[in-house]
Amino acid sequence: MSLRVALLALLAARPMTGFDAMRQFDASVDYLWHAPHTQIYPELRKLESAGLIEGEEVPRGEHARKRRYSITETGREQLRAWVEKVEEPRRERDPQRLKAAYFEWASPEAARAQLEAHARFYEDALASYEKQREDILARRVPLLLARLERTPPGEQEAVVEFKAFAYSGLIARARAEVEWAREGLRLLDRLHSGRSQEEAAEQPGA
Amino acid sequence: MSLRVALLALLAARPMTGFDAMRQFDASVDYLWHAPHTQIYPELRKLESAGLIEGEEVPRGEHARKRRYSITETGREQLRAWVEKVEEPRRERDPQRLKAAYFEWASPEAARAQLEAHARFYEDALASYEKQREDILARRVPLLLARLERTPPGEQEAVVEFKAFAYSGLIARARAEVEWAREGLRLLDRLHSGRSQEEAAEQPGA
DNA sequence: CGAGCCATGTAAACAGTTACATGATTCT
DNA sequence: AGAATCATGTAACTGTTTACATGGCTCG
Repeated sequence: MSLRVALLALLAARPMTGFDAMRQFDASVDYLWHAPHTQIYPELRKLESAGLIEGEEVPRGEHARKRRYSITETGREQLRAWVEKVEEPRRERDPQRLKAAYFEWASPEAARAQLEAHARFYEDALASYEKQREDILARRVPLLLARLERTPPGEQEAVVEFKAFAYSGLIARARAEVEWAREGLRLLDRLHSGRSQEEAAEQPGA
Repeated sequence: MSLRVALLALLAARPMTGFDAMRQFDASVDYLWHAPHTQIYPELRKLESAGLIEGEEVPRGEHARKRRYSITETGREQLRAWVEKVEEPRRERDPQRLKAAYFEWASPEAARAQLEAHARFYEDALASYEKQREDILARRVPLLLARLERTPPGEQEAVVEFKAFAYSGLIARARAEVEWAREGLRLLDRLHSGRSQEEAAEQPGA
């Protein structure tokens, strides 16, 4: 369901091909949603046959074509309807926390490596999010500019602020993740040094 | 893949039926993973035919039976292998942030209601997580006690600490979510009062 | 002319949700 | 006797991942 609206939202900013949408999802830019091309192309065809978007063949070089899609008025209505509808957040599955809860089955090295990977991943993500948020606020993001061109001046600030707000959420989350991983590394140090002390106590003088 | 290990991890604490596993997932207790019974029962049968768990028919009243599963040594090895293997965190899909990024398509009331639902949800979750974490540290959780009975004394502290650590992560996340929703509500106030001021400026004296 | 990018596809498998269904047991 | 709980299932559908595949365009 959300892939549908993620695509509609992209196309509300500007017309684009499936490939463009894929890059928006893939590239450093769009952390709100992502999908592989094998999911995007069929979904765009479905959206077109449902009348939410319109496709147009565009020539590319001599022999090739590509299909550029634009959102229709029906599509915009659907997008509005989706945003307007309040959805209860749902319990999520959390593989990271699940694994951490069972670290006693792992070697200390594996647990450490896992937490280091966790910290690294979210440190990188954090840097991207912060950069993206600044670029949004400075109106330096091409897709955002395209969107603003289709927005009455009085509403432009809100458009920018909402996007920045979404990234604030990602940033807060990433910070919490990094903190959590570091807390875990300290815990491993503590448990490990505790073990060493016990072993030392059993063999005093060794 | 993770449902598999979530079930193995539960059965490593104590033997149980599919129904018991369902309650662990459903009840206020287990926020690390969840699944409906329609997913649990077939998965248990698969795990059994793969030799990772063993089922045993247990009578229930006069005419009924239930099937209680226990983890096998092979199952424990698989569990160890899963925990031991370092997995890169993956980009997640984030429907809440996605919607927030497009709040300009919503009425202020809908945006507000969405954020209030968000705050409420994570406030409740936060309270559950904090309670659960305390119960874990106080060794007041039945499933944890069952697990500790099967654990050598020297490793019991680590078992408890890792579980509490997992809940720390959930707590940090929930706090960040509540903060984010409140930041959003302040933003709506700000944008809305800004709009009202503009309107007032256009019709001075009205 | 070859490498890297642009552009789009099929198909199988896996994971998760939702609707429908059944029947015994226990408690009031 | 009826309600709540225990216990387990099938089936259709939706969403996501992964593997396999093809071919033109652009630049050096």
